[in-house]
Amino acid sequence: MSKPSLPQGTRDFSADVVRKRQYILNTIRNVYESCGFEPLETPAMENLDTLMGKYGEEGDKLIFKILNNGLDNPSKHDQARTDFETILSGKNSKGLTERALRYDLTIPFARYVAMNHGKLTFPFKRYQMQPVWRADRPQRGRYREFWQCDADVVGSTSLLNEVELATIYQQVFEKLGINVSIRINNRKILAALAHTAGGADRLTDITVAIDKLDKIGLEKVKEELISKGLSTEQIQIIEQYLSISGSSSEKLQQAEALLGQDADAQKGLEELRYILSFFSDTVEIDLTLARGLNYYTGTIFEVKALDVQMGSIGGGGRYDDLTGLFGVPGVPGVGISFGVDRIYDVLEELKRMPDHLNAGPTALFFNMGEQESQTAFRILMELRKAGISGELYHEPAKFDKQFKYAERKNIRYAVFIGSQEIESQTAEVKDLQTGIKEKIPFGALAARLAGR
RNA sequence: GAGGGUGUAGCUCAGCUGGUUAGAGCAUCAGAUUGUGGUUCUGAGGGUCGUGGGUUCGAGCCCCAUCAUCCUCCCCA
Repeated sequence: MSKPSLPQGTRDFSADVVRKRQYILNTIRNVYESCGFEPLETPAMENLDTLMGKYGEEGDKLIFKILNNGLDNPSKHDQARTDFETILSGKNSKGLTERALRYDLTIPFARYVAMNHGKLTFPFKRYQMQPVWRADRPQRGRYREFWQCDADVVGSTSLLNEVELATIYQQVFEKLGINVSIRINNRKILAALAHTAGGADRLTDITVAIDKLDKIGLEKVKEELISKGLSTEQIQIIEQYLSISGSSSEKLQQAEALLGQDADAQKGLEELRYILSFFSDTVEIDLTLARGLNYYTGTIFEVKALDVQMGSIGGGGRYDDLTGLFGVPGVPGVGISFGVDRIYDVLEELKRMPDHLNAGPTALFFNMGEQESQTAFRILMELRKAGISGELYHEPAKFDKQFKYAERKNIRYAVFIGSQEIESQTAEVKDLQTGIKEKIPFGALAARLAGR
C-alpha cells in the first residue's frame, strides 16, 4: 500500500480554511443576490463537444478529458487502439473520451441558456459558484481545481449591465477589504487596431502580445510581434497605440486620434466613455488589456489586487453571441468572474482575513464522570434546542485534557456539571477567554449563553 | 510545452570537505497533579534519510535514473 496522496494541484480544506472560504463565497453571493442575480448550478462534467474549441487552442489542451467507461471490454480493444492513434495525431476521438470536466462556468452557462431559452425570462441574470478544473501546471496562485464565482446577464445589450457588474466588483472588494484596480478595455478598439495596422486576421497574436506590455516591456512586445511576422509599419502603429498614456480621458482622446476613422474604434471608445461616466476613479481604462478567452467582443474587465503580487483575481467581458455556438443566435451577454482561491491567498497574505471566522461551538461540557455526564448531556440537549452550539467531552478525562480540547477547537465557554453542581442544580461556567467563572442555575443556562 | 529548486520523525527543519549508534524544536503519550487549562519539569514512543541503481573500505551527503512537490516562463482565475 503506497502512501495516500492528492492529485497534483488539488487540496483538502480543513475546518478553518473552509470557514474562510465560505466567508468569501458568502460575501460575493450576498452582493449578487442584492443585484437580482439568480443561482444556477451545472454538472461537473460536460460533453466534450460542448467545451472544445471555445477557449482557443491552448484552452483545448488544458481541458480535463474523462476516459470513457467500458474500454476494458475486450471486444472494444481494437477500436480503442485506433481511437488512441487518432488522439495522438492531435484530433479528438469520441471512442476514448466524450466527456470532460468543466473548464469555466461561462460556456456551461451558454449551453444552459441555449437549451432553455424558451423558458427563461430575459434579460436573464444568473450567478454560479462552483469549482472548475484545468490541466495546467500548478504554481503560485494557480491550481488544477479552483472555484469561480460568475455573474452574467444575457439577452441585453445595455451598457448599464457593464456598469452594474463593475459596481459589483467595487462592492465585493470593499467588503473584503482588498484594494484593487478595476481595469476595462474594449475588444472593438483592439479589433480596430489590428485592422488599422493591416492585420485584422492577426487580432489574437496582436492582443496576446500587447497584453504583456507592463510585464515584459515595449521592446520584448515588439520582438514578439516581429516573430509573429508583422511588418515594421504595422508595428509602428501598434507602438503608437502602446505609447498612449495619462488619465482615462486622456487615453480616450489619444486613442480617438489614432484610430478615430475606424467605425469599430468609434463604437468601442463610445462604450468605454459611457461606462466611465458612472465612475470617478475606481474604474480605469487600460488599452493594453486583452484577456485570452476568444469569445469576448466588447467590454472586457480585469481586476488585480494592489499591494500584493498575484495574477488577476477577477475578469470578464461582453460577448455578442455565445449561445450561437450552440445553435441559438441573438443572445448577447456580459459577465464577470471572481477567482475565489486567489482572493483567499490575497487575504491571507495581506492578513485581512477576519479573525472571528474560526470560532468553534459555544460551549464544552466537561465530562466529570459517567453519572454526572448523563445529566450534563440532558442539559446540553436543551441548549442545542435553544440554538446554542456545544458538545460534551466524550469521556471522563483529566481537566488538563478537556481544557486543551476546548482551546484547540476555539470553544468559548467551559461548563462544569459534577456532583456538587447537580446537588445545587447550578452549573459552573468558565469563560475561557477571560478566565471568569460564574454559577448559573440549570434553567437559566440557555438564556445566559444565548447570543454569545 | 520549456527551465530551475526541494524531498531526512506527524509538522518545521539541522546534519561540516563522504567517516562509529541520524539530531533539534513543535506535536503526541505518560508522570509531577483524582474538581479548574494555556507556565514549568521529568520520561517515552516515533525515521527502509522519496524510490531504484551506481561510485567507494564506507553514502543522508557524490553520480545517474525515476517519482513527488514547489517556483519561473507560456497561458490563465
